[in-house]
Amino acid sequence: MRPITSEAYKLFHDGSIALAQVEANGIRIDTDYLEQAISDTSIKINEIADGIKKYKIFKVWRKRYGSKINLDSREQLANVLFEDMKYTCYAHTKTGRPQADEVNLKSTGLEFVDKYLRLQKLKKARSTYLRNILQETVDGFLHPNFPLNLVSSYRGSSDHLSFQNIPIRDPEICELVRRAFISRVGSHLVEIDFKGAEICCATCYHKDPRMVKYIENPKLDMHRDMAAEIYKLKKRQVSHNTRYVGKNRFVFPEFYGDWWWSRATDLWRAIEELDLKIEGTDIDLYSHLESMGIYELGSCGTDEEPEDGTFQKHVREIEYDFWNKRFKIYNQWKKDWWEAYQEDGFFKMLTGFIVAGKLNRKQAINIPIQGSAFHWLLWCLIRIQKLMKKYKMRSMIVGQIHDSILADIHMGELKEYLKIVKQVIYEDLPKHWKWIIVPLTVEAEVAPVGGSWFEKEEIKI
DNA sequence: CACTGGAGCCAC
DNA sequence: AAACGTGGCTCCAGTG
Repeated sequence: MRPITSEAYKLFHDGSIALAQVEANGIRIDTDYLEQAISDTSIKINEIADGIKKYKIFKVWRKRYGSKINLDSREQLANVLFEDMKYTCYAHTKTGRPQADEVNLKSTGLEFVDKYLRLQKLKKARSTYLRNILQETVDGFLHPNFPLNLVSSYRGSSDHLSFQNIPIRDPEICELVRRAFISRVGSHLVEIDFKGAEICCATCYHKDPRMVKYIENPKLDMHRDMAAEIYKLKKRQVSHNTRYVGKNRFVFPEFYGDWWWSRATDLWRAIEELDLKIEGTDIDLYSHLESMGIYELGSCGTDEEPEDGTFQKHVREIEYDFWNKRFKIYNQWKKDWWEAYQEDGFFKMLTGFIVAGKLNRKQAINIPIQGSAFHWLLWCLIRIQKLMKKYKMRSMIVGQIHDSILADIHMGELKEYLKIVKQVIYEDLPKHWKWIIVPLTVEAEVAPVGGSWFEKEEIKI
C-alpha cells in the first residue's frame, strides 16, 4: 500500500470511474480505411524492400549473413556498415554494439540508409499502429485502457492499445494512422489541450517570477528567446522550425535534466537535419554562426573544457545563463526540493500525492511536475464528464493524452461543450487548487463532422 | 518453445 | 555528481 492522502485517493477513485466510462465509450474506427491502408502500406513496404536489394550494401549484407539475413535486424545492418564496409561508427550501445539508431546510421550519408529507415518507419506504422488498431477494434470501436495504477509519477498511462503515442510529428505517418480514427455519425472529434501544462505546473512549485512573466505575457516566448540565443539570431530572425528546435531540443531537455555537451551536439546537427535558415532569407545557420565567430561544433570530451570559438563553448554559456541568471529561482527550487527529499525520504505533491522510495535527483524533481500536471487534466476530465452527463448531452469523452482530452462531440453541441470546458479549466480548477498561481490556457482543435482525427484544426475559443 | 532484456521508436 | 523525465509496443537475440 502506497501512502496517500484522502485528497489524492479521491482524485484517483473518481478518475478511475471517469476513465472507465471513457474506455466504455470507445473511439470509432474506420475499419474499411484501415484494411485498405494496411494493404497499401504493405505494397509500399514491398516496393522499398525490393528497391534496396539492388544496392551493393545489400549484397555485402547477404554475403555476410547468407540465409540468416534479416532486414529487421539493425544489428546486422550496423555490422555490415561499420565493420565490413568500414564506415566510421560514432556511437555504441551500453553493451558495446555499434549503435544502430537513426542518427548513427544516417551519419554514413548513404542513400541506402535513407531508404532503409523509411522502410522501417512504414513497418512500425503497420505493426504498432495500423494492425494493432484493427486487431483491438470491436464492432467498429476501439477501447484503449487508461490505467491509473501503473506509473511511479502518478501520471496516467494507456495500453491495449497505447492511445498516448499515436504518431503526429511525421506528416506522412500522421496522416496514415490518424485517418483511421473517426467520429460517430453526426459528430466530430474535438481535442482540447492545456498550453504548456508542465511548464505552468512547474511554475506553481518554483514560483520563478521570470517564468511567471513568460506565462502571463502572451507577447513573450521563451522557446523563441532561447532559439535566438542558441543560434545568435535576433528574435524576428527565428523561424518556426528554429523555434521548434529551441523548444524540443534545448528547453525541454534542460528541464528534464540534460546538459550542454549533449545539447550542443544535437543542436548543431539540427541545423542540417531541419535545414534551419534565418527567417525570410536563404542563409543557413552554419554560415550565420560562422559570421558570428562560431566555426565548428568543437570536439571536447565530456570531461574537458570546450575551446573558444566552438559551438560547445557557446551552448555551455547559454546553459549557465539559463540556470544561473534567467531562471535562478527555478534552479534554487530544484536544489531545495532535492535536499528536502533527501532529508525526509519522501515528498508531497501540491495535488496531495505522497511519493516515497528511492529516487534519483532527476526523478525527484520531475515526478511532482509531471504528476501534478496530469492531475489538472484528470480533475478537469472528471468534472467535464460530470457536467456533460448532467446536461444530458449526446457527446462523450473518448480519450486522454496526459494534457489533452479527445471527445466525440455531437454536431449541435460544440458550443455547449466548449463552454463547459472553459468554465471548468478557467474557473473551477483554479478555485479548487488555490496554489495555481499562473493563468491557464486551453486550446481546441476540431475535425469536420464525419471527418477523422487527422483533419483536426485549431479554432479560437 | 516460452520467456526476457536490450534496443529502438512512438507520444507527452 | 552525472550527464533527458514519464510511459507502451515490437522486434531481435540469447537463454533454459
